[in-house]
Amino acid sequence: MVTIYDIAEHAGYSIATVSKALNNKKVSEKARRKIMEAVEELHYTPNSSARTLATNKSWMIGVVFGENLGIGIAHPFFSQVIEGFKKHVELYNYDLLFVSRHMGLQQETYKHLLHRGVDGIVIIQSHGEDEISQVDHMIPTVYIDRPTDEPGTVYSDNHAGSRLAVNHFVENGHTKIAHIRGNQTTFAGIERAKGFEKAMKEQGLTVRDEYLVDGGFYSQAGGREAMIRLLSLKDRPTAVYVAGDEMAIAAMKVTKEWGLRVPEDISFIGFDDIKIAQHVDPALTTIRQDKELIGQKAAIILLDKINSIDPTQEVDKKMVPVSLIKRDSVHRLA
Amino acid sequence: MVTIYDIAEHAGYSIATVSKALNNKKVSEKARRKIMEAVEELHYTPNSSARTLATNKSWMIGVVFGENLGIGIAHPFFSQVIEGFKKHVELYNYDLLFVSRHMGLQQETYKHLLHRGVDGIVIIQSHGEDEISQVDHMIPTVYIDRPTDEPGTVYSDNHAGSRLAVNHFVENGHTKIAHIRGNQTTFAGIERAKGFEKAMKEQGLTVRDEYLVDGGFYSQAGGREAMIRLLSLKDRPTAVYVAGDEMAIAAMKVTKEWGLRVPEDISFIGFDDIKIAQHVDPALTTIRQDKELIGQKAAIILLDKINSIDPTQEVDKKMVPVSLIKRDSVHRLA
DNA sequence: TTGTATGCGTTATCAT
DNA sequence: ATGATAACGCATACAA
Repeated sequence: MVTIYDIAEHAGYSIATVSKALNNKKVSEKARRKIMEAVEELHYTPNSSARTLATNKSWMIGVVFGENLGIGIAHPFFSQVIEGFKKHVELYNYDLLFVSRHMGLQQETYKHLLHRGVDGIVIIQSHGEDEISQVDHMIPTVYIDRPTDEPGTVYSDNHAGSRLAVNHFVENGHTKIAHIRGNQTTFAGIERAKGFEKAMKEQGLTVRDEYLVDGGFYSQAGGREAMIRLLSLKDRPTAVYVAGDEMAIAAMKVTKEWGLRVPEDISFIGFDDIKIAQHVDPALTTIRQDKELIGQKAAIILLDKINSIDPTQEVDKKMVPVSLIKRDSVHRLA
Repeated sequence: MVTIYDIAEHAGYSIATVSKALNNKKVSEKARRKIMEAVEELHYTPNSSARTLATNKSWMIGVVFGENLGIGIAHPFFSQVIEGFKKHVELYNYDLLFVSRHMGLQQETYKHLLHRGVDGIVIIQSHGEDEISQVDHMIPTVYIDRPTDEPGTVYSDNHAGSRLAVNHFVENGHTKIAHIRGNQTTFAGIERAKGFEKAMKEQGLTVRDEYLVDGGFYSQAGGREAMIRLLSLKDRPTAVYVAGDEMAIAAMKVTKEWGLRVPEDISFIGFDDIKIAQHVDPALTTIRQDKELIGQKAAIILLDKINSIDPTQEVDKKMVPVSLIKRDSVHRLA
């Protein structure tokens, strides 16, 4: 391996001068030129471990996935958020380190991140349990979709999303509206359910107990289960607001299997706007999360933290807006 | 930061003994116990940069994405392959480093990986141009979907896939079979097209020039374009084998837009079996790539290379089998 | 078994 | 402007 010693010798300067030249500090033009020549000739590449050791700065950001589907990076929502995150931090020359899960033990994961010396951590997880405890955080951290008031968390405006959904149903003449909730230990699940009940109240509608069913962790299996419970009711709803697209798609599917028409008999609105949503039949009307923006916002907040820029000024921007994507899964009642 | 010096002092041993204990080398039981106690008490975490510097081993594997869609990690095929890869290397305590693209300049990317001191590299890219030149590879590398005979590349059995598709069409009475090719600078695109022509020949069928159209880089836009060319023909094919699911989905869509029925008027078979495939209408019959296995196989090969295990014994296993997933997009001709 | 000393490649302090 | 040297945290050859 070629080091700064080789460069120093080859260029006729000391390693101190070489280091300075390499880091754009003050050196003579002549020195800079000769050193750069040597760098080219010897194909010198700096060693990041040595640099990290000396500067205590790794230029790496640790990524922690916590999802219950077991699909990790391939998660339809998370992957897009992370891509948005990555695109932004790349601009500042950070690389992303995806660490192994350590058997799901978050505390171990954090230790590992500490071991790696990452400059920051982004945590994106659907479930609320077994989290890294706040106290231990010596490393700047940003969360996606997690309940906390401190700056350092980014999430969609779930309440607005629920209101958008309910209002859209109401505008189309629906009153018998059900909600398939996300698991009620997850932040998103809780907030969307809360928002649903609030929006219903605003519309002067009552939400019946049997119209509130739990779909679990946003999987198709969970959505199917939940929908079956709804379909088994004597008095079925005419509209179902589902806390996640995957669940919504499964719900539509089982509804059709039961011989009912979608959306004529039962209308659906999902949440997320994952890519599949536009391809199912009927195309799913849904609340779109701006995944790119969520990722980018998280990146901005984290970078601010890393650079000790007070992020409180950004605190009100941590919630990113959602939008209603109208497609074909909502029927207008006569 | 707490170092082995602190542990040494606290436990009453030298740093050498501490280091040995930490690395499970021979030390007395008593020493090990006292040292581990100190580790617990002081919350010691080893510094990976220092270790990497001393051992010249980073326990990181660099990941290089090269895709033309601009969606990076969110790529429906790549993300699943990488997840399979990750699951396997995790078992051996490797972390994954996603490096920034450096403006698409692969040579720069490689330098960056060198700078990072990764133990190995996995390259997964759809296009053939602007690759890292083989010569420079001091770092063990494995490719996904790339043409080379040397051990160190993994890809699906594209020829078999094409044969599966053609035969399935033929079994259902089709003879006027077209092929929407992937870009002909990509390995997958080339191989699937070759396989198609070969399979057609085997079936005693001729492939007409106008039934061979290019869909570009596997995007929906490209698939749509290509299909329009097919639809514009006086004598349309009754079956279309499409080199990628995304393209196939767009092709089906535009076919329906033209007022034709799928699959009654035109049948389709795709390639990949991405998640969306089962949700489109009609559900897409396709050639499934075993993404998980591709990732795992790549991981095994790379790990072998890293550990200097001669991978030639594995060379015949570098091609992973594909399978025909029958769904609803192929019509049986009377 | 345990300890001493040195090296890994870089940055940074302090002289010159 | 440039250079000698210590420091970063750890592993290891060699001594003891």
